[in-house]
Amino acid sequence: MDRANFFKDVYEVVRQIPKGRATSYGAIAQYLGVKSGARMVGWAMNASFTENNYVPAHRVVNRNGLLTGKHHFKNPNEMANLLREEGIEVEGNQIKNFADCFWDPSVELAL
DNA sequence: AAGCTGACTATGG
DNA sequence: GCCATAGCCAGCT
Repeated sequence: MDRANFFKDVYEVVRQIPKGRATSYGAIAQYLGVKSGARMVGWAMNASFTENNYVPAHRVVNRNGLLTGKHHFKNPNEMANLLREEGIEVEGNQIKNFADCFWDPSVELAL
């Protein structure tokens, strides 16, 4: 596939994450069909900052529900803050009820 | 052009 | 249970 399309697809998926939910890089990568493209998803998020379209990257965390990407935000606290406002309980840099608010595109979007 | 890096994940010790 | 290693793909220097 076109890598540009891959990035675009990642953005679309992330934007479709419902409020109060969160997903993992691996889940998105798997949904896109990329076996181990989790890193690319994260990289796409980094590129999303350059995109004109806003992407709720704060809803994307690693497989452990850890807010690994918070450090890349303008304000690292903003990521946890946004998640907390959406009803997601955040313990330090990790989502407490991650399993409860986990949103799997492969299931929810059910392509 | 070639090599490094990176917001990951899984496996092994 | 925590630290180290490997596999992965695309962008950036």
